[in-house]
Amino acid sequence: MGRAPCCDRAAVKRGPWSPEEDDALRDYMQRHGNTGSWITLPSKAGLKRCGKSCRLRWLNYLRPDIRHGGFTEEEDTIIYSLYSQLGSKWSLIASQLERRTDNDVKNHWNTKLKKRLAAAAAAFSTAPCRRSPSFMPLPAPAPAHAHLSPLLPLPVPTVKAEAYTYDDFLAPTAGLQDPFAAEGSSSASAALQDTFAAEGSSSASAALQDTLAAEGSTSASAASSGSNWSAVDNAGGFFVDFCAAGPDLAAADQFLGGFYYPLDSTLSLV
DNA sequence: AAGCCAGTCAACCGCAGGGGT
DNA sequence: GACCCCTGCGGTTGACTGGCT
Repeated sequence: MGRAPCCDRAAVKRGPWSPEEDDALRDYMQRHGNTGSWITLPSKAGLKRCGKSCRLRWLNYLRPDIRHGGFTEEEDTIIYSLYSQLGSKWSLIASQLERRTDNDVKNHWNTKLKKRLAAAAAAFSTAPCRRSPSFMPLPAPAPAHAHLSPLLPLPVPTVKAEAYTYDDFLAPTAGLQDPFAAEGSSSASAALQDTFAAEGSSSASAALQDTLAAEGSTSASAASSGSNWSAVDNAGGFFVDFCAAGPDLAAADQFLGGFYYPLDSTLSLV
């Protein structure tokens, strides 16, 4: 036995809203607001609609303070970032975007961003990592280093206080060893060392420090020990194209695609 | 011109959870 | 604490549209 429907389906109209219905709902909301309940609103507004339908129509479409479509690159970046942390918490994600509805964000993700991410992931999994582009399309300027993008001053809230683990991120580790070997490096760590050495940095941590210094940042004591990412602290976050597992980058045989990680105090890859 | 197909997005459905009694 | 009502949320559906054959 399921839950009883919230309204008599035979007595209410369903499907697309007519301009007349929109006018009636808009007029009612502008004159009275929704001071009562959504359930009783339809009869008061003279609508043969379910209360839930009225609520949805108002919140997602008729409300004057919302925008439709035309998502900017910056909004896309924020959505990617928040989705990587929160999953499909669309209302939470939408709340971080000015004048966007959860339904709009969800549709945008399902119709555009998800496909773009899948395409990027496919390209990423087949190309040698040192040549792969950022895992996500970004409006960021060209990074000082090939593997470490500059800080992005995005208004991304921190939602997780404890240490991060590999499981918190998409970790396309499978099949990555072969590309390294194909390029003449014995492992991911070797490839890292090769690449950083070629760029004049002794290690990934040094490269990160170089990048942060170039950005004029003083907050990043990032991996200052030269051995671990867990010491990273800054405000805002940054891209990590290479992440080491374990106490030393030399032992890094794991790899993560470039994601924007908003950091509160620590990023600990365990 | 007609049919097919993929993409988009408004709308629906059912569940979870909060608040009141 | 138990129950009921209502709201909010996320997954899904289906109508519509434009491009392609």
